Amino acid sequence: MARTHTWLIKSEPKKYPWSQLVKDGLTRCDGVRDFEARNNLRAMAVGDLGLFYHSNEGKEVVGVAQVTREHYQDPTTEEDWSCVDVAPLLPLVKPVTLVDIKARKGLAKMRMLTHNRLSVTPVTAPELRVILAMAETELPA
DNA sequence: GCCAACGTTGGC
DNA sequence: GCCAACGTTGGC
Repeated sequence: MARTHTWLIKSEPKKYPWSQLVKDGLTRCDGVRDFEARNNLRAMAVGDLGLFYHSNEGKEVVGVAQVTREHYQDPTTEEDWSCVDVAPLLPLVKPVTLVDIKARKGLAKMRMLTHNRLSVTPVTAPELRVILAMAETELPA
């Protein structure tokens, strides 16, 4: 069976918190204006996971979302940018803070740390396992 | 093609 | 509120 990929998606809770995503049931990740982030969006497949991270305030991964629609033209611009749709999958039992992530050896190479201004970054399978363990959360089978 | 100025992101 | 990192822009 095809293995899904995992990504980390930043959102400022002031603008769009996890709770709003849960309420909405679905949201469009638009407004990305960075080439590397755009490439990441374009690499996403339906069913891929997205760690939902609260930037600026909270600074923690709070939930796991799932890609429900592959990349398409970002409707907020005429230029060549992409967006995807994601739906909430499940909240983390224990949110994983940036401090926790930095303190964990196995996560030192996470793209979100090495390029901390990127709003969409890849997460490797081992990194996902570590984070889920820290979050005391298991993905549904 | 270089580089200074400037804007944005995001941690602190 | 400040500042570091870094991408973009524009003058030359």
